[in-house]
Amino acid sequence: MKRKITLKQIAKELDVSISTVSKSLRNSLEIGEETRLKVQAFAKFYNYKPNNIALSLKNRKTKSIGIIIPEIVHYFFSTVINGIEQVANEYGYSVVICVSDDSFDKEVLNMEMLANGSIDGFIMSLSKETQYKGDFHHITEVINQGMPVVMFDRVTNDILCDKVIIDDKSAAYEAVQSLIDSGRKKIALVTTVDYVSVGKLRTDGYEKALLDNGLPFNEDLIIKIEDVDTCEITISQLLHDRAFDAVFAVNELFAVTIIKTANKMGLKVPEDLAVIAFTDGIISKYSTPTITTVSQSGEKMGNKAAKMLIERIEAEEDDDDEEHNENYITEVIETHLIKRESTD
Amino acid sequence: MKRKITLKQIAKELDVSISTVSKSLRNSLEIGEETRLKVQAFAKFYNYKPNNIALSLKNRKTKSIGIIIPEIVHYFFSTVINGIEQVANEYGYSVVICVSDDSFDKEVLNMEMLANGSIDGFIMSLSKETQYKGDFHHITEVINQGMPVVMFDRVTNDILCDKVIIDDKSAAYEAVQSLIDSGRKKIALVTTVDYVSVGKLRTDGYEKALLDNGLPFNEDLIIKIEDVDTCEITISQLLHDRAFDAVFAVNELFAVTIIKTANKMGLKVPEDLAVIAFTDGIISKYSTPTITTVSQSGEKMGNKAAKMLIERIEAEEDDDDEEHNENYITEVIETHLIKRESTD
DNA sequence: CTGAAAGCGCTTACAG
DNA sequence: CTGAAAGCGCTTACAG
Repeated sequence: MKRKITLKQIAKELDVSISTVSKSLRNSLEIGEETRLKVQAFAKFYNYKPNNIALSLKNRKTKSIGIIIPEIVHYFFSTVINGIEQVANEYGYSVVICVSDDSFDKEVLNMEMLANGSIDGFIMSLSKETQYKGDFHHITEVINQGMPVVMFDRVTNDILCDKVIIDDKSAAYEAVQSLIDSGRKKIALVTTVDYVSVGKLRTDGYEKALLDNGLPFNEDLIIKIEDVDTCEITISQLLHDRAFDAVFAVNELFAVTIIKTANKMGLKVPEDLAVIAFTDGIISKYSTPTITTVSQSGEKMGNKAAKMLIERIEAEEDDDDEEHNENYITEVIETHLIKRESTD
Repeated sequence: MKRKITLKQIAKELDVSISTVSKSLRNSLEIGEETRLKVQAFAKFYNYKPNNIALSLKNRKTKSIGIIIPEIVHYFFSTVINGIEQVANEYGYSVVICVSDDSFDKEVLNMEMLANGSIDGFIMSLSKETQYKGDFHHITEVINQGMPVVMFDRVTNDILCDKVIIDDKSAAYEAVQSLIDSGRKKIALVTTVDYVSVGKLRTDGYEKALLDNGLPFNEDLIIKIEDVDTCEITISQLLHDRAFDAVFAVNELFAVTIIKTANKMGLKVPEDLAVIAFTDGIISKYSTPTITTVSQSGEKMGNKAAKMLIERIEAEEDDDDEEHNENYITEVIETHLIKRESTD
């Protein structure tokens, strides 16, 4: 077992200075051709590769980006990571991932850990708890230190930075409108608790669509779910009362649970109950019936976020300590409705 | 925007030496109490945190571990990452993730990128192409440099290192046995191409179960799928001929596709066709009918792999340049059958 | 009790 | 054309 070779060792072997070796390997014309080629051959033979850590320290940049997400075992988020990886790789960056587990403390801890020089910038989506508390000091701090941050999906207006989102409100509007267009009158909304930013926005879109179409907005038809496992009872009760003939679910897990519950009760989807879910994931595609969804391309969001972040990082190299230019932008990714079997 | 404060700046402000600051912050008793407290207070006030990169360079260890996996948008793999994250965090390590996209070249590139000092060790699962080519030089190289590697799931006997696997063969055996026990006689195997190590092992288990039970082993009942999207035809043909009454599918995607195809043809699952899938994922749980699966706890695999790796890393600190102790171990994670609606 | 020096592995402005 | 020196931010053995 031989450790990786260093400049120092090469220099010693070849009886030249470290500077000469370094310059030769970077193909500096300062060095005579003979020496240059000799050094290069030697380095190649011993498979020399510069030490990233040393480079990072010297250059004060690490060529890696930190991702903080609530959960990794979640189709949407892993899709986003994929999108980030793609462009990161393209630009020669690697990707450090930390999971907040929807916990505020973990989010803070992870950010602090990475902010101490390990990465050049963050891409993040807020944990539920962080959104609930409304405490974003850890993010402000990082930004104040001059480290660029791009937020996606679960973002907040309280932080000024680049963002990548979808238009949750209008996407929800569109979904509900399509239910109305197909003749549904009593449309339920199955959603999460309010403090999750995207949940709130989707609720707004739902409400607006109803009102714009002259349909009553009935609080009783809004089901806020904290825990997926216990929602079956609520749902079956409402279904039993024939309280609604269509459902707009704010994620596909809710949607599939509703469909299964309905089936158990002998209701047919979409005949008796039409279902649309937010976020086109793996479940919707393989459920029976397959589920009509609002696509939300995590990959595209990831691509975009990574591009924005890397541009920021590399722009800062120039105007270094100058005034931070704060023309932050919020990129809105297109969504569209993917019609499947759960609607007619 | 003020950059993070450094020891140097603190030293200057307080008019002491850098050494004194460093020692004070590490609470060295070498330093007089008065100075120590003064420095600590100052550092706390300015929220000093040591620069990780500098520490890494100094200590020649980064406290981060590299993960190389074929795909991230894949329930099983994200589950493993989750498991790794958990124990990594516990031990103060962070996690750098690279996706090989099942490409040999990307796998090599990613490993080289991380091996140049960025991480202390690897946890990896081989890409399909790597398994196909049987070229593992990049892994040998990394190991020869003294960097510990733990492989999981898609492993190879050609590399000596720690491994975490499940007993694919006996798990497959058990699954097929349970189909036989419930009276099935013509059991098809739907699997991937042979060079994927786990696919091969599962096939072996399938064959053994048949033979042990005196059932004919019929090549025609083995369907090797390269591309999920085009397998429907093959499957429907075989179903049409009533060639089999049960299926053991080597992953849940195959299983759900088979069920959907059967349903379309008017066949009932499990009455006309019993289905068991390998790998308990999200689809099996939400498919209709729900699918009986062989559980394969990715989280546990991740936990174990991370523990093994970190132990290796921290053990090496002691016997540093000494002889590499090569008592590598292969950990076998328990699996069990989760009975659901697709079998009777 | 405090600090100067060497060093982790590299780069680059500056001398010679 | 080559090399010594300074520096990135830290730690620690060694002097004083």
